[in-house]
Amino acid sequence: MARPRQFDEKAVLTAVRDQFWTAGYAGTSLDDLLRVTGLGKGSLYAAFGDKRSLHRRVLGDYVEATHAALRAMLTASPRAVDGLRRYLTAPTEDPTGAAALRGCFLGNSTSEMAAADTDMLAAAHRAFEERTGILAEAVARAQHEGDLPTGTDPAETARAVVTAQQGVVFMGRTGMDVTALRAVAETLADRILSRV
Amino acid sequence: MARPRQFDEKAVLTAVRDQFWTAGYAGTSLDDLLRVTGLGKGSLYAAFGDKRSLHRRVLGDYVEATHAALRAMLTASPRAVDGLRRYLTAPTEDPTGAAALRGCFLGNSTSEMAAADTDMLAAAHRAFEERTGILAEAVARAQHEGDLPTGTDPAETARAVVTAQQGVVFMGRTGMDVTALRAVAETLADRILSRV
DNA sequence: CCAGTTCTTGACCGATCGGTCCATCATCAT
DNA sequence: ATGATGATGGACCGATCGGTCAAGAACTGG
Repeated sequence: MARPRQFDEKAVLTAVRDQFWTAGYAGTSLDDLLRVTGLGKGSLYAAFGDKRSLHRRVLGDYVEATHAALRAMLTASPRAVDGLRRYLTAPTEDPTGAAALRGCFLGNSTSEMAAADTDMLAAAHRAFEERTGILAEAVARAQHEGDLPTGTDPAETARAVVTAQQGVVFMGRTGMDVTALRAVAETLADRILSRV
Repeated sequence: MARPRQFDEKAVLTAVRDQFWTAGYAGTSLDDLLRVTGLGKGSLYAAFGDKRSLHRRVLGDYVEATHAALRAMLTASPRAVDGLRRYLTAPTEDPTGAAALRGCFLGNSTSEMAAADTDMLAAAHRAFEERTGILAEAVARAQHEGDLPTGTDPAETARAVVTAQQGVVFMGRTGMDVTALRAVAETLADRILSRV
């Protein structure tokens, strides 16, 4: 039919995501995107549209992937409460602190753009509601397994978990020492996921 | 001697801070700053230096002011534990949610700039260490007052409090419903500031 | 081989960016 | 009144911004 694409779409999207992730939306120029992808302007625009669309795309992929991973981790845990605890401490798993400094792509994008971009705000809202839903299922399971008190609404506990986790992620971005951060994450896990 | 300044420095700095606060650093142009301050380029540059210096200045003022306010609030509370709880729920005090959406100027700046700007990273690190120190004093007081268990390191509890509070602030930025957010903040306060 | 189609490259666009500079103006000490 | 001094406003700068477009390259179906 016609000339085939000379780039690997998945690799390009990963490179774009990483660029947005580390430098932010406003902080990455089109030239940055061309550099990290190796593409020309025309190719990038024909394939993905403008800068904003590209960001929307990679952020959507990111949310989808992380939620799938979260679901997998939660169901893989023999006890749901262990999965929830792991979710809270995950940001501190890289001992170098590099991952902690980088933060969460969704969180970074929300912080930067949600106040001025209603689409981004809506996307963030949706994503975190979904994440809360995923966690709430695990909380319900943990209740059934006798690891969490049954009196409270699972969604309420789930919201406390996401909130605490985003707090941990944020403190990582302030350059807080990783071992101290891990201790904080574990303290929060102990408090939020206690049997009483 | 010479022509005196025709602007109120404090008003100018407040306007600049609010602009950076709501639109972010990269998201505010010099023209934005001229617009909100009413100054000309020459005046702004002569008085405060370049854009980055101006940001550093207003952020420094902000940190100083908020830490003074925090100290005041903590010492004003008859029981230290009430002050700590208030700190956690403060981001949800505006029922319209506007304040929650706006977030924290220091937090926003950190999120946007710390990864790429080592000065910002160092400033954020310093600021949050100071904030932890302030809270740790209140935690120690609460321990003496019998409202918190004495076994744990005050600094450790203080770190958990800042982390949780920043989580609350962040969730506010995602557009989470304010009453739900308040409930989360209170849940976290209950868990972190419990007598056991 | 050719026609048709898509992809690629990079020149080019107007707008805006942060920042400099200077002519002019207002004030105060003399 | 006048000269020295600092504030002011805006013209101006080169660089870079995001985005468009056209000419040509690379491929496939005939």
